[in-house]
Amino acid sequence: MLDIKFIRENPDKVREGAKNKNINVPIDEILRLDQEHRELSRILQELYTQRNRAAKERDIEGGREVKAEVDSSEDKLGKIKERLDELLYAVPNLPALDVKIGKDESENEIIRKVGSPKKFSFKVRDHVELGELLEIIDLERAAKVSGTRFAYLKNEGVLLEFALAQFALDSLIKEGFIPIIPPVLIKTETMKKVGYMEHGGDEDMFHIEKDGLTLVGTAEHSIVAMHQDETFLERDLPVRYVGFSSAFRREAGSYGKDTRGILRVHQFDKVEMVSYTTPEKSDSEQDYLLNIEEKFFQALKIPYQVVKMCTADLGFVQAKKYDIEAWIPSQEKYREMTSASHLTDFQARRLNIKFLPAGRQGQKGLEKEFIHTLNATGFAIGRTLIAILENYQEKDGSVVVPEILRNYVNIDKISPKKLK
RNA sequence: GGUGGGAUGUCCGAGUGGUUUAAGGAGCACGCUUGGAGAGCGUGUAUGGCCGUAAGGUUAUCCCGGGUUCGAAUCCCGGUCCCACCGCCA
Repeated sequence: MLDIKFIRENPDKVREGAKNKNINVPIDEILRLDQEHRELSRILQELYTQRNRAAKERDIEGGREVKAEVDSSEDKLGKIKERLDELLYAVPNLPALDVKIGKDESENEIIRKVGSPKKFSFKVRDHVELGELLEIIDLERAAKVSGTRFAYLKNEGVLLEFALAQFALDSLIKEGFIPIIPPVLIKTETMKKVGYMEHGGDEDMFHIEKDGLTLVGTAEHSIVAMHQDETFLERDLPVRYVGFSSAFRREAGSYGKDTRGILRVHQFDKVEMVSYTTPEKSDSEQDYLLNIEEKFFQALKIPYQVVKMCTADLGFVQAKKYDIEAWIPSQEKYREMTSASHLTDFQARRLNIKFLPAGRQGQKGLEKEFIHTLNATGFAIGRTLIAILENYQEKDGSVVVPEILRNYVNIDKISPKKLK
């Protein structure tokens, strides 16, 4: 969430930033409630002073009188606070200054293209066809058992999946990332703090109401929340994690969109990067994370483009976001593979994650500051599989294994089983 | 799922209704002392809010949320987490 002081002093900036994200924010009500809240707090504090004095002097009569006032003021303040918090939690993070103001995703900026789409001398198959032919993706049986938007991965599909995970993990551990496998179920209350429940966000998640738990949509959710209510020392920053987990999404509101195959499914595995940094270093950290993502696609030798989101395509929590889109031959389009997001101190404020600036440790009057959090996709494995299958396909439907993964899967090529 | 025990400041730990706006100890910081270090002595040592230029004042917070009371770390109710044992279990 945003600092209430910032909102108080810059109501127009907040209104504008939210509007550019196509989110309506009742700024006037927030300011009014904030004002009321502060006045009433002051009065209540005064009453507390009286109460404490009466208690100390054993002035039972006087205390009784104050008590009545205290009770009614507390009730009133409680209601104001509740409403104010609700509204504050619904204020989105503001877009960074260098983010283009746009109406919708069509105004996203393509920053660069790397590699050029391969020309095929035959009619390409899409990943669904290839998956069936190679017997590595089974959608029909998944539909029978779990419903639409689920998949069984089999045979070499499984090997590729683990190869991608292992390749990403190896690379990132070398970079000093701490490997981690997080819980995929987190308290619904925690999910709210992470910032993904507002403005219909809860519709995108699977909730287990009986237990008050929610399935994570990405490892970011459980990894960022890990350091809730903690303070880092500046000298320990940046702290970087690489997580591996399944990710779950309801995909409500995407009916009829990408219904074919495993591009958009309810469950997929993902390698995810999370960084905690100081405010000074968060911008370069985002570039660093994006650079890693690019290196991965370069290593796979798959053509891609980097897209910078305009304000309208930024999520509730993001200040700035880049996507990598890989070339998908069957669609003759670039499709989203990864994203690298900068959340400033927005998440940290909700989760109360701070750092102690260098040189202030152990000093009187030290000031802790909110940390900056960033997250980026290592591999969204399902989608990366699509990109590999389609870009590496041959005329007979077999698929060449990208060189970089061969050490992990121990085969050079996946061939159609029926032709064997 | 059952039974019992527990959660207090940076840490250890005392504290079952009113000089506890939390004893004592350790650690840490600063000062004195010292040739230097240690020991010793002294001072300081949580976070958020509000008032104040500041010094400072005030308030809330003893796991969290309610309640009782003039007054709650302390009593009552609900919850969370930790520990032990029992049951079940990959």
